Amino acid sequence: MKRKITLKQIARELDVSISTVSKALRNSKEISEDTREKVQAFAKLYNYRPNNIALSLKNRKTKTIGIIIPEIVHHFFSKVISGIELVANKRGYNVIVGLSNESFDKEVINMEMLANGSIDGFILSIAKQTLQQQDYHHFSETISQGMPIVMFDRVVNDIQCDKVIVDDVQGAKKAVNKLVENGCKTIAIITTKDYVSVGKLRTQGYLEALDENKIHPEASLILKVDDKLVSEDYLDILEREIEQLFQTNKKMDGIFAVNELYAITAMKVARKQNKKIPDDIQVIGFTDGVLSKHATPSLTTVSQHGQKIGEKAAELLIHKLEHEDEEEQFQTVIIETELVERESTK
Amino acid sequence: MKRKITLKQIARELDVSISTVSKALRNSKEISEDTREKVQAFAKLYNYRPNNIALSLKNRKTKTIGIIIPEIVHHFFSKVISGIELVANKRGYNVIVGLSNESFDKEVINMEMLANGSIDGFILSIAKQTLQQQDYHHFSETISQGMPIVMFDRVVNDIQCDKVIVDDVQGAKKAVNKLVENGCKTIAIITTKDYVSVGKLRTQGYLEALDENKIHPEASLILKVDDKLVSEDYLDILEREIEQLFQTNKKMDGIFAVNELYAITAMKVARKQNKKIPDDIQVIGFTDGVLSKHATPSLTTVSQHGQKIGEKAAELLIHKLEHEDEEEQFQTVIIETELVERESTK
DNA sequence: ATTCGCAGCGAAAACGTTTTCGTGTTAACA
DNA sequence: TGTTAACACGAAAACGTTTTCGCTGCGAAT
Repeated sequence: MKRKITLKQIARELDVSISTVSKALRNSKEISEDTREKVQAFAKLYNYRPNNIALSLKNRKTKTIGIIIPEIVHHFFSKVISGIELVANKRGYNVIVGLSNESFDKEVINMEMLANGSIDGFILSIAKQTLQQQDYHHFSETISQGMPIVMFDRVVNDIQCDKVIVDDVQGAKKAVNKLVENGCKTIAIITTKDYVSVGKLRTQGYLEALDENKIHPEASLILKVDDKLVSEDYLDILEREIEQLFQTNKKMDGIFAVNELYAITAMKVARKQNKKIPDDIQVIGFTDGVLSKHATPSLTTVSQHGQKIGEKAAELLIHKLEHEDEEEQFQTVIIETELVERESTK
Repeated sequence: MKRKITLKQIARELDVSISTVSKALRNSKEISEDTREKVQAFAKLYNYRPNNIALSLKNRKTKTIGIIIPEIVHHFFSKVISGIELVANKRGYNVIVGLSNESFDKEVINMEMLANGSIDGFILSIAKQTLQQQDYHHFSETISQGMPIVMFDRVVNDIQCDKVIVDDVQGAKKAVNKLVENGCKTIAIITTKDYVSVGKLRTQGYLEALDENKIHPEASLILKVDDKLVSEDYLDILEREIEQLFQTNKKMDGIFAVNELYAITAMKVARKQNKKIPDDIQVIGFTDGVLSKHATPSLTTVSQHGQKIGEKAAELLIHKLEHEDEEEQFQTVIIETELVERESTK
């Protein structure tokens, strides 16, 4: 079990100084060709690689990006990571992941763990609990210490930083418009309580689309699910609420759900009630995950392009890291949504 | 944009030496109560946190675990990460993720990037391409340099290290036995080509279970899908091969699929052929993902407990890291599978 | 013979810690 | 008064790099 070899050891073996070895390996013209070859051969033989930690300390750069997300077992977030990792690696960066589990405390702790030198900057999506408490001091402190942050998806206006978001309003409008085009007259929305910004925005898009199509919105067609309950019987409760929705709205012929799970569950309920999809009722979801693609019938969704979001976020962060001299100015990039049509719509 | 404060700056401000500051913050008895309080107050005021990189360099430990997996957009792998992260964080470790994308080269590069000081040890699952080429030099080199590795799920016998696996053979037997119990007479398997170890093992379990139940295996009932094709029309091809399976085996009344996707697709094909699930034909999958839970009918599967695998792997690695003195000996932990019964079986 | 320039190399500082080993001051003791 | 012990603190090394600067020796130019 030989430890990794260092410059010092090479220097000792070859009876030259550490500086000479370092320069020889970097092909400095200061070193004679003789010595250079000798050193390089020796280094190659012992498979020398510069120690990253020492480099990080010296350069005060770690070439590592910290990601904080609410959970990783989630198609959208893992897509985003995948995108971040892609461009990060291409530009010589590593990626270190922290999970907040939607908890404020874990978000803070995780950020503190990473902020002390381990990384050069953050890419993050805010935990639900943080959004509720509206306590963002950990973000502003991090930024004021000179560590850039890029937020994606779940962002907040109070913090000055780069952001990558999806046009939720527009995406929702695309979905509802599609339903209208396809002849739906009574369109429901299954959404979340308002403190989740994306739920709120998608609801807004739904209302705007109805308005533009001169359809009068009805309270009974708007189902706001409390997504705080993550218990075992969450699914049951969800299903029952949706059944209720069907009961009170017999003429309902279109459903827009703000996520995959709600949409899938709606289809399940529809089937139970012997409604044919898409003939009797059409369904559109949001977020293009595995469920949408493999459900039967497969689900028409508004795709958010998670991978692209990750790529863009990484680009923004790396740009900021490598152009610190430029004057601070923050941008908010909007990734276009796309309506992916499948079998759940006509 | 004030940079993070260091010991040196505190020392200068308070007109004491760096060592004094360091000791004062660690509550050394060497330092007078007066000075201690003064230093601690100042440090608190400026929110001092020791620089992780400097600590890593000094201690030659990073308190960071490197994970290399084939892909992250995959329920099983993200579950595993989630498990690793859970116990790692609890024990003060961070987690840094590299993706191999099933490619040998990316696996090697990623490991090299991390092995030069960035991490203390690896937890990994081997890329398909690596398994095919059977080139494992990067693993043995890493290990011989004193960096411990824990492999999970896709492991290989040639390498001496801790391993966490699922009892694939046993899991497959559970599934097939269940089908037999439920009255199935003609049971097919949809599996992968043999170089994927898990596919091979699950096939073996299938055969063993048949044998134990005195059922004669038939070649036409064994469908080996080539999972190298990851193209757009992958799903189409898969579907057609499964249709073929149905055609040639009219009496087939049970299907065991080695993953979720194959199982879901089998159910889709069954529905097309107007076979009722589970009345005409029963289906069991492997890996407990989102698809299984939310499919209609929901899918009976052999759950692998990805989270537990991750937790166990992290425990093994951290133990090895913190007990380097103990004599080397490697264990292979087997995580029990569990048959989760849902609607696709009687 | 003196100066100059240059090639080739080494010493040392710096990044931010922790820790070992002094060192000076004061109080207590014989 | 001289010795010792306790106390409070600082200097320096070490982790592994990179880089600046200085030094040495030698051939060429004056």
